[in-house]
Amino acid sequence: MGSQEKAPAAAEARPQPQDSRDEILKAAMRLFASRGFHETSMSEVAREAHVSKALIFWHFKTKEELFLAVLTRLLEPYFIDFAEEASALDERAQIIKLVEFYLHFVRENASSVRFFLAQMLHDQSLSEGLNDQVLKLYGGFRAMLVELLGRAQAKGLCTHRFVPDAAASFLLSALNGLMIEQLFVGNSAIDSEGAVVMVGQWLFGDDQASSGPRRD
Amino acid sequence: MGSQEKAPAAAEARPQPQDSRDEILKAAMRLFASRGFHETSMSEVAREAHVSKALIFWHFKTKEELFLAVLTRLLEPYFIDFAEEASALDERAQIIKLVEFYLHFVRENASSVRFFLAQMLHDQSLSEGLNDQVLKLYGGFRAMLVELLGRAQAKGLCTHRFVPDAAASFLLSALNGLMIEQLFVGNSAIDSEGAVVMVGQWLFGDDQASSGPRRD
DNA sequence: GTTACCGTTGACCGAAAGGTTAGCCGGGCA
DNA sequence: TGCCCGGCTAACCTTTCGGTCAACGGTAAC
Repeated sequence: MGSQEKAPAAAEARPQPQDSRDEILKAAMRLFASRGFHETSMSEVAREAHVSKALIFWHFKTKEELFLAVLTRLLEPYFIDFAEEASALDERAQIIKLVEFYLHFVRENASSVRFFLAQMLHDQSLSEGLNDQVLKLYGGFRAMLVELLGRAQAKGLCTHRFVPDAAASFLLSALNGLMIEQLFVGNSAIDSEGAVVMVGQWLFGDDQASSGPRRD
Repeated sequence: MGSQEKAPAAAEARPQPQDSRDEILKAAMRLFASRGFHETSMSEVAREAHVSKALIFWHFKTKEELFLAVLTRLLEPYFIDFAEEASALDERAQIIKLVEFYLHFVRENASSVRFFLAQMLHDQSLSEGLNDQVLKLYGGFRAMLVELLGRAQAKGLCTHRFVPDAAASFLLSALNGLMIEQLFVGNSAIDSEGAVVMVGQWLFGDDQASSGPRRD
């Protein structure tokens, strides 16, 4: 490379201790997420991070510890609060927005979603903490849905009489199904828009084959 | 139990060549399905099958070959033809039955479904053939659903106007979502029955919160 | 009895895994 | 100046991995 490391140390020349740790974490994120835990060796992580293998064991006691650190790091973008974004809308719009939000998020974070799903399905022994955290997120999302559905039904916005709890579960399941379809076959016959239409039909009795803010 | 193995060799005493091969396959099925490919060593398979490691390599050239054999073996129960079971019913009943069938099958074969899902999510390089086969099964199921929905709509059984293709995708996604919910948290707030009710509401406009097997 | 083959095995191999250790280097501080 | 200590590394250790190999016992054909 052109840039010489022996250039006079100005401000950013001296490597911070944090620096190498972060580099390792980032490399491990890439490798673990794309290949998985058991298929990724510490030597690979070291090579990818341009660091000696021993340094990894200096920062993290074991391979598991590194993996756990990667998990929590990858999970960070999942903690967003939705409430503030949609408090002004009515129940129906909020539900629709929640659905759109879910599908959008999954699409944006497809690779890490895939990783988490595979990890939780595969060896739950390694990722018990992950399981708990994901279930907590999931529960929060679900609770919002239950409350929204309850209010919407109380206001008479829904066409059918149902138990909000069951309806929320079913809706959530549908979303999860769309998610895994998205993970396997990119864009299938049904896209986010179509899904929203279907939900509208089911919950509110919309009968347009194409409803919503159509711009064309 | 009472039966002695040292009984005089009559007919089944001498071990067939097929015998050991099968024992290996069954052991490998258990181990691969519960621990995964990379986390299962050939020595473990050998121990579990009460056989020397070398014998495994005599039956199967490589570990991958054994794995592939396990995959196709595990996939066998998935090839069932549904058509004959439900040809006499009308579209609505057939759709409901299809849904029930899907959910029942997933419940019965939860462990292998979990395994296949994890495998396909994890390293698709190892299981390209699996991917193709599963997608083929999935496509067949989907085609049946599309046709049924089309006919049901043509007969005016459905409350909403929709594209059969999109509706089938959505329904299938909902089923898949129920499947993964089942895989993660056993029995959730929504069971197969509840799901069937929801599908009835959505497609046919049933308005009972708890509709049993209603025939009228 | 000899031969030939099939199923089977223990011993072995090089490679790679996770992890350890002794020690290098350079800046802060007495 | 000299010592210490945090960041960092090359080399090494042990274990286990997928895979090979020479050889053994038993049965069937000759």
